[in-house]
Amino acid sequence: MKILIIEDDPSLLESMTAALKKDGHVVETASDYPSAIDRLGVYAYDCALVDIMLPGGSGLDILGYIRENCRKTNVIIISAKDSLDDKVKGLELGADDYLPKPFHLAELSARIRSVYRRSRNDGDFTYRAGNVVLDPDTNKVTVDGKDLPLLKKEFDILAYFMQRPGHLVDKEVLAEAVWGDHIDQTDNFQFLYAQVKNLRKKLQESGADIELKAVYGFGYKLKV
Amino acid sequence: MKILIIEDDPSLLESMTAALKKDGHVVETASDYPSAIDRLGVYAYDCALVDIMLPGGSGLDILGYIRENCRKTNVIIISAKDSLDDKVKGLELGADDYLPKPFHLAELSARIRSVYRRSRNDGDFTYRAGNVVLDPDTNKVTVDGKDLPLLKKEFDILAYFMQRPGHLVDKEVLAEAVWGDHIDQTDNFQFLYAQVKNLRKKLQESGADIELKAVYGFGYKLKV
DNA sequence: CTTCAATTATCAGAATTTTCATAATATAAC
DNA sequence: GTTATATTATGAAAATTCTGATAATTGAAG
Repeated sequence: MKILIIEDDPSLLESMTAALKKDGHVVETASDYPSAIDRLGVYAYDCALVDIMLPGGSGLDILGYIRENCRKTNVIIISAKDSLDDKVKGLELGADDYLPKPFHLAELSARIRSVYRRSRNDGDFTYRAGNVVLDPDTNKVTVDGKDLPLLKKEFDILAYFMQRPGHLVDKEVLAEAVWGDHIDQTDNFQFLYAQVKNLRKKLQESGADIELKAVYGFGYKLKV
Repeated sequence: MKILIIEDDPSLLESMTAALKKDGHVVETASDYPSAIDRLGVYAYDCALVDIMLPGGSGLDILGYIRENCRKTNVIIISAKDSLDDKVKGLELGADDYLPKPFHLAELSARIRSVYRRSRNDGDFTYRAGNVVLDPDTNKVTVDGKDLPLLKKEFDILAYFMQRPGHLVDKEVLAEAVWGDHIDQTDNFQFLYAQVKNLRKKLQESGADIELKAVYGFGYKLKV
C-alpha cells in the first residue's frame, strides 16, 4: 500500500517508516499541516496515519480534508494516551481507526493490515450467516446485533465455517486450520468435539439461527 | 521434492499422490517390488514412501536396495498398525521415519515436510547451545543427553532463542513469533514473563548451562 | 426391525496458559 | 549514593484448553 505518515516527532516518524517499509509498503511522510495537505494533493494514498497534535494545525483538520477530497484514503488517527475525546471526534469525522500513543510497531502493522484487508473488500468486511455476523478484524461475533463472546478456539472454528457456509468441512482440515501444526498423529478428535460442543451451546443460547451439523464419518457443515 | 510412493492399495495410492502433489511435490508411483526397483534405478528420488506389505517382495528389501544404491533418498516406511516389529526392522535397516497405517494425509504431509527440512540440513538437524540440544522436528529438548520435558510455549520460546544464540530478541518480536497474531494492543507482557520464568526454572533445575538474560527495556538474550 | 461397530457427544477432571497482585530489580535523575 | 520511575519477576488464582471415561447416535449388516 501507499501510506502517508503525518507525524512531527522525528524519531517516532523514523521508526514508523522503517516498520511499514519492512512490511512492504510504500511510505511517504509529512511533519506539519501544510506539507501534509501538499502531499495529499499530489498523490492518492491508500492510507494516512495522522497524528492529532501537529504544528501549524490540528490533525483533525487534515482528517476533514482527506474525507472531503480523498474518498479512497483510509485514515488512522494517532493521538496521546487516554485522549478519549480525540478518539470520539476522530471517528465522528470519519477516521477508519484510532491508535493511542504510545503504541507498539507490531500493533501499527496489525492495524495497517486490517485497513488493507478491509480496503480490499470495500468497507467493513464481515462474514454473515443467518443472524450471525463475524468480524475477522476485531474478532467479534454478534447475533441479531447483540455481542456473543466466544473463546479463541470457538471463534476460530466458527470463523472457518462462516467463510464456507454450507460447505462440508473435513475434521482433519478443520483441525489443521484451527490448531495448526501442533496436530500430529491425529486419530483422536476429542479436543475438536469439546470445542464444537461449547461453540454449539453458545450459538444456541444466543438465539443464533445457524447450526453446526455433524456429517457422519467426515466432519461438519454450517447450516443456516 | 521428487517422491516415489511404493504402495499396492490403489485407492490409498491415489489419495497419497493427490495429497503430495497438492503440497507441491513431484510424485511417481509403483505398486510392486519389480517396478519399484525399476523406477529407483532410473531416477534419484528425494524421498521414497515404502509400504512393507507388497506383492512380489517385502518393502524391507526395497529399503535395503535404496540404502545400498540411493544414498541421498530418504525413506519413510509405511506399515500396518501396531506392527512394532516392522518399525524396529525398518529403522534398523536405515529408514528415516516410520508411519503406521492407517494414517491421516495431514500426518503424511507433516512427515514429508520434516524429511524435507532434515534433508536440507543433511541429516538430523538440531539446535545446540552449551549442553542443550533442541530438535525442532520431534519437539524434544535434552540437557547433557537427558530428556527435558517442556510445555508447548516454553519449547517455542526456547526454540526461538536457540535459533539466535546470543542475539538480543525484542519482547514484541518474541511475542509475535510464539503467540502469533492473537497478540494485539500489547502493552502488557505478563504472559511472556510467566512463561520465561517457568522455562528458566526448568532449564536451571535440569543443569543446563545456558541462561535467558533479561535486557532491560528491550527483551532477552540467550547466554551460554 | 435388531444388532453391531464406528463415530460423535457430553461431562468432569487434569493440564496448560493467562491474569492478577505484588515484589524485586534496573536505569536515570538528582 | 539516594530516590524515583519504569521494567521485569514471582506465586497464586482464574481462565482456557485438553483428556479420559462414558453415553448417545449413526449407518451398515443381518
